[in-house]
Amino acid sequence: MQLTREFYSRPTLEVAEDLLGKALVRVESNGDLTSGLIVETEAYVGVDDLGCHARSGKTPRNVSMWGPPGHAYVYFNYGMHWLFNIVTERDDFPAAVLIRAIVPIKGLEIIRERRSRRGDTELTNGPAKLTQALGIKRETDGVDLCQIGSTLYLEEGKIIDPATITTHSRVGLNSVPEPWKSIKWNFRVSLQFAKPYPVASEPLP
DNA sequence: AGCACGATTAACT
DNA sequence: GTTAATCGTGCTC
Repeated sequence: MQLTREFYSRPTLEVAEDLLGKALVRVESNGDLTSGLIVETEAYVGVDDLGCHARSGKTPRNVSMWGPPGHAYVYFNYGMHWLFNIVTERDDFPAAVLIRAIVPIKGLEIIRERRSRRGDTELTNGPAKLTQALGIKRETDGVDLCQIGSTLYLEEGKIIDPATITTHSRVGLNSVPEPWKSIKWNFRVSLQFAKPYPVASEPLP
């Protein structure tokens, strides 16, 4: 069943943790269906969070993050990568959850093709890898994830044992001042659960 | 108008 | 472990 607006209309840290184990589903106009189980998320909360894009106020790029919850915030980074976020909290408050890693569920052959037939552990274990795998790009920015028939939405996946969840510093905020640089707003399902795929930035031994 | 850099990835030593 | 790729964005002049 498709997750509703109420799920996203909560404090961002709660949503980020609860998104673990949910299924991200992508339906494209040509009939391609791909999906994956979320295993790593990251919270970005408000203008005071100096790691969050909203620190610069409302701009053309981050305007989706200021909109109502349950919508996509997709942005372009490093000149070549698309990153997918889910807007949380309430209208006019900028906050979102970055999806950093999934485990493929459906459309594995499509995913393998889009990922240039890389090894199965390298398919969707990174924020830009999973958007490439699911065909999430510019046109997905602002999409309503709660709308019936949406090309992008979430649904129930697997029940996650809270004991298997770990928290970490957010990835890639090297020049961000403390405490934002080290605050543990990154959430992961333990490696054991994610087998045979590793979570981002932490390859299997 | 110009510029430094980024919520990354892949290839290479 | 190090680094090139590649360009939109936000900031400074």
